[in-house]
Amino acid sequence: MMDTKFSSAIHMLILISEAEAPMTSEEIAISVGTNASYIRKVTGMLKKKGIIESRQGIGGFQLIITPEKLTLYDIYQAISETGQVHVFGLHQNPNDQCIVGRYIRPVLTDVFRSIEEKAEQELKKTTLRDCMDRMRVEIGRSG
Amino acid sequence: MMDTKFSSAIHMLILISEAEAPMTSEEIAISVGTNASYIRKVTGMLKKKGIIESRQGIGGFQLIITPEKLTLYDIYQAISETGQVHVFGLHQNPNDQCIVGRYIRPVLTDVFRSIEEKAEQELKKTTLRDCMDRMRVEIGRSG
DNA sequence: TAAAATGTATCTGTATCAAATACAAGTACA
DNA sequence: TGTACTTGTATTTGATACAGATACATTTTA
Repeated sequence: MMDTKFSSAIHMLILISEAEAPMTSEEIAISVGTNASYIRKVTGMLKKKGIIESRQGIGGFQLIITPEKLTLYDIYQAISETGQVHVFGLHQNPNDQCIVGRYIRPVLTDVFRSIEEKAEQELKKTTLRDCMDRMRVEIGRSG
Repeated sequence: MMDTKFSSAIHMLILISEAEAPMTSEEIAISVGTNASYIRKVTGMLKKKGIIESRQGIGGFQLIITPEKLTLYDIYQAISETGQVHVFGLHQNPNDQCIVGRYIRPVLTDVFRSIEEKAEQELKKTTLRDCMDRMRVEIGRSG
């Protein structure tokens, strides 16, 4: 199963940002198409990174960072374990007795990282506002 | 479990490219640190894309494309299902009744795709020869 | 004919993810 | 005060993906 927390997080943040009245985790869950527990798991991560705030017993979540300053990289860091975009897995047991086996991991670590950094740079360039603007365009298209 | 076929494939191709005598899937497996069946599963994919060739009953695999012309993108396309770098999963059941739920998927599909394309561009720029060269540098450093 | 190799299919163990459930803790309001 | 509602958090379950393992047909060479 592919991790969809990032996608869900962006969805939630747009909701939180645009909703007129505060939305509960249950209401957010209905829009995202999942359950309230999952929503709270993700809001917990976003809260830990200082992206949103909330309080026990009180319904609703508030954005702390404005959509213009909140980048997709910030969001990605919040919901991922290492904070780094990690696309290409390394095989775990190359044989040290073989010259290729001995050096393949450091080589691929570097090669992969430099590629993944390009993706990170793009995430840093894209803000939540950009996503919201694109959505308006999409809505405009469809009527 | 993270997919490591890409990493393994590069390892195998360097071996195939640099070995003096033809290597069997069993010998390759020892260097990669896995089993011969897995190697043959990956070589099967590389063969389908015209990157290497082999024949039943005969030991060994040959590169068809020179390392200078073989890009990591070619290799990635061979071992991945869709041929596209796919990093960010989309959540599956956003609610159409909600305006955000209705438009989030096309928006994120576009946003994610443009980011993933940057990674693909980098893969296209990097050749197997580049990896082999980096390995030589690494070997030089260590003695 | 026998040995060795690739090609291919299948099953198993393990890890990861979301769904589901449950419950403690905090708040608002009658 | 107490009841209903909410967030926070932990745990279990089911589904899916991946590599490991095994088996065997097919092909080639000696």
